[in-house]
Amino acid sequence: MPDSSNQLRAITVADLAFPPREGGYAKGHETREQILHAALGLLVEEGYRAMSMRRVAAACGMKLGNLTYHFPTREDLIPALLDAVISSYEIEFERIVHRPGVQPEVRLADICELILEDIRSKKTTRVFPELWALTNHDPFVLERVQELYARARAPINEIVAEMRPDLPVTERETMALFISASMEGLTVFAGYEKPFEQRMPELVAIAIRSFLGLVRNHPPGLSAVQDGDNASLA
Amino acid sequence: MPDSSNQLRAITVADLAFPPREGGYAKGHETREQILHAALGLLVEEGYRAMSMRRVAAACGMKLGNLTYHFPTREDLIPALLDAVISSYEIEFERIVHRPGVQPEVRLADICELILEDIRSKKTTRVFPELWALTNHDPFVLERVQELYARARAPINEIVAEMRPDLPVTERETMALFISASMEGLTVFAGYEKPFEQRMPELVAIAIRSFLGLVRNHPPGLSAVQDGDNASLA
DNA sequence: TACTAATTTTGTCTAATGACAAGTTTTCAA
DNA sequence: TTGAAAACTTGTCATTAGACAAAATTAGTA
Repeated sequence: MPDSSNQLRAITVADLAFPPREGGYAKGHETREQILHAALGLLVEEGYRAMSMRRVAAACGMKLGNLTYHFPTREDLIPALLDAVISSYEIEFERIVHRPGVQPEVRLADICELILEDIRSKKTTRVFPELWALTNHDPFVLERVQELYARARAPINEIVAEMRPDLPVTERETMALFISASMEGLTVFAGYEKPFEQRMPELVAIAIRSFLGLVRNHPPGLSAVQDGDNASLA
Repeated sequence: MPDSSNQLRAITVADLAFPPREGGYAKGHETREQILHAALGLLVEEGYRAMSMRRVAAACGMKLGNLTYHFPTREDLIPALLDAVISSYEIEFERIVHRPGVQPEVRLADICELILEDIRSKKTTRVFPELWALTNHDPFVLERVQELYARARAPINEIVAEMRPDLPVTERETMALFISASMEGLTVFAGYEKPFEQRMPELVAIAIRSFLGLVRNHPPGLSAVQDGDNASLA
């Protein structure tokens, strides 16, 4: 009867990405991954507040001292978890980007569907609001999260550029930003176990139609004259 | 030199609404308001974690025992603060709703501008992500927050109905939901001290144009036949 | 195998937290 | 004005938190 931490160990949410290990034994690396998984599990199931050093250690079935060996302080654990979480999303985005030969409208629709599908997952619905709250009081979290979003926007940006080469870069970027932010907002309403979770399909349809209309019908920028000049002279 | 809590008392963020008092002395009622203001201040400045009973008491310049007299446990403080915060927004929304004689397009644009302007405020940028995180682990918070959003959507809903009486109710509601969620999403990107804070004017313009286009160009629902039948028969 | 570095346990220390109980002071209405 | 209810202070208690310092164990290799 030594395993009184069984209930805790049941809390497990995967989807973390780790950098290749350097130095140390294989055991240690494995343990660090286990720790971050346990931490994520606590974050998802019970929120940031429950993610204490002691509870993380307990969730791993290890002693507190061992946790502080791998992550001396809580301040060391947080950014490590942040990086592992965010990396997992960045890896996802890599796979979406390049698909030559497919119409930009279709690609935009596909990306939106992917993102909104992900928003419905428990992990994303639970983790991102915690991250957003953290960004308000920790500049490093803010920077890292915005870096993630910048990567997530990149493919959208490319598509907008393809659809509307006449628009100035800034304006295209702002549109991509709006599109991205617009989707993130749905987390609170139609994410995992949220009241409009079941409406997500209709919301996806509306979002895609809305975004396509936005990009297509956006009035040509005034600076298009200069841009056009350069382009036609080339 | 008795006031070692002066720095803390400087943390103050207003914008709370309280129900009229019932029972108790005036002093007590005043103190409860002070407590909630201090709690909100801590929440805004340092996040949910910093909002401990002791720190709230200290920020009020009162003893912990007195705080626990008014709010016996932390579990009592949280919902009281939630209610005061949310009420203040609901009072705001009341003022927006009815403006007969003005074109629906203009009213929609005005509402969007108001909401997006509010999103830029420190209080809103800081409080709502905390609330969103809380909704993930506390059903009562979830319900109360969604109740607030339902009220915020109501005027949008009315305008959509006015612009597109041919659409079925459900479809109009989903559009209003999308519009509302879309704006909330901008909090993380263009809220107070966020990287695209300065871009908010352009984002507002894009949002409004996008929403107007969405509502106007949404294809008539299939059930519009039945609805139209009823309408034309009446 | 034997050894060294890496890992893990065990135990301790201080600070902070929520909750409470007993008194003291203040309010305000009869 | 005075007395009871309300508001506030003082002090305590058990729990949890983060951090650290040996000592014991294990892993990988020379």
